[in-house]
Amino acid sequence: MPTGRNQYHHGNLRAAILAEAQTMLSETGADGLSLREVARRTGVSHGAPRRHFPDRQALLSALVEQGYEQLGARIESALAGTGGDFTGRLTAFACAYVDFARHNDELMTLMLSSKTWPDAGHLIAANDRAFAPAVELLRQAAGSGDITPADTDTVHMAVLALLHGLAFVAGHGLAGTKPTSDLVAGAVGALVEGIRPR
Amino acid sequence: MPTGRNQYHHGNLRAAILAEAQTMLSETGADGLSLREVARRTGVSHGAPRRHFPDRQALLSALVEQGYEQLGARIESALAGTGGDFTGRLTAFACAYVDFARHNDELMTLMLSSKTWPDAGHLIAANDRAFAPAVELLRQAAGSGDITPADTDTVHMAVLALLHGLAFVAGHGLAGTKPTSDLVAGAVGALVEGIRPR
DNA sequence: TGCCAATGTAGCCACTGTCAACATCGCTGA
DNA sequence: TCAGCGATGTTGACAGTGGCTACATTGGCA
Repeated sequence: MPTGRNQYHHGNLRAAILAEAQTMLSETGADGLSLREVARRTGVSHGAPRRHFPDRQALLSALVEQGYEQLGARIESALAGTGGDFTGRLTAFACAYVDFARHNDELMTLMLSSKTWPDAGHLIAANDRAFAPAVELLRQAAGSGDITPADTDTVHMAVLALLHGLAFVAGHGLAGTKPTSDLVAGAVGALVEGIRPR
Repeated sequence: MPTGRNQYHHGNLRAAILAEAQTMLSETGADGLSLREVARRTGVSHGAPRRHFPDRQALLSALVEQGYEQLGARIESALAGTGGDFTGRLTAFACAYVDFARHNDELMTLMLSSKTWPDAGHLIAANDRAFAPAVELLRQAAGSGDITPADTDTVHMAVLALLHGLAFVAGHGLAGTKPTSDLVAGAVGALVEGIRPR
């Protein structure tokens, strides 16, 4: 167990690199994320990260996976703390998602762009895990008649597309200073009730 | 006017570089887009692009601006060729947008990520120009009672968020092989009519 | 026609990702 | 207890890249 500094073996270099990389990501974006700079900031030689991340892509993938875990935890706890009707639960989920995007815009951008990477399978699975509670929420709503069950796939697609769009808008500061809850409540309301006057 | 090859002055190097860069972008994505490789493919020395694009960022910005012009043209012609009711026009616009994203995924990704760039002002203006016809469509609909005028900003946000989300999903191949028109019609229908049974 | 600004070339530097050879450490089994 | 071995970190090298400066070539204009 390492207690002092300046020792040959770091102790938990993988975690340290990942943490430093996430900080750098939020500061400079993925483009400015250099393996050598991460190593320097971690106080380790430029070749050290290679033992834990064979190449730059592996580090980015690890960041994305970590991001999905963090997002999944937020979604789960948001839904766990909310009982009640479908709209309320959908709004709670949406708030968690949009809020995460708003506070982790560069990480979110990386997570989204990862869907076309070579090892995407692994990461898409992480995505699915994170969104599982939300998918379950929609499934239940379709079963209980809270949403029109006509074409469940279409409704799922519309809900997720709307939330992704909101998260994007919010993450890029295009929603002004409007609180997340207002932003989400308005958009979710529009989708649930429709934008055509009843 | 250049007629032969191997001449010192290219004639229209800026346009040639831009075209080659857009091709490379669609092949390898923005990360793999190297100034020197673009120069090689264009048959010119590695320093030549500098006269037209001071740095790599300038080339990417030019690509994004070109992209917004292409997208704007598609949207405009889609709306020009469609008369009739609001839902039909909204669907036509959405189809043009989603279809563009589907066929230019890497370019679209670049266009979206550009909103946080240093010279974003310029590019956001290009974005606004491209989407002006759609914004006008929504404004008219609010005026004529086709959509609930309660909170126009909220409705605009919801519509654009939904479409952006759809475009993203479609651009990343997450919508399977479903035709764009079906995808869009379903989602637009869900938003216009609401997902709660009436 | 001679000159000049625009355009393209060539070479340099710092930085990066990747690799291979080597150093150091901690753990394990005899 | 301790030799040795696998895991972990270091060092040096290489090619590719973006950006810069000095120089070459060209076409158009006074």
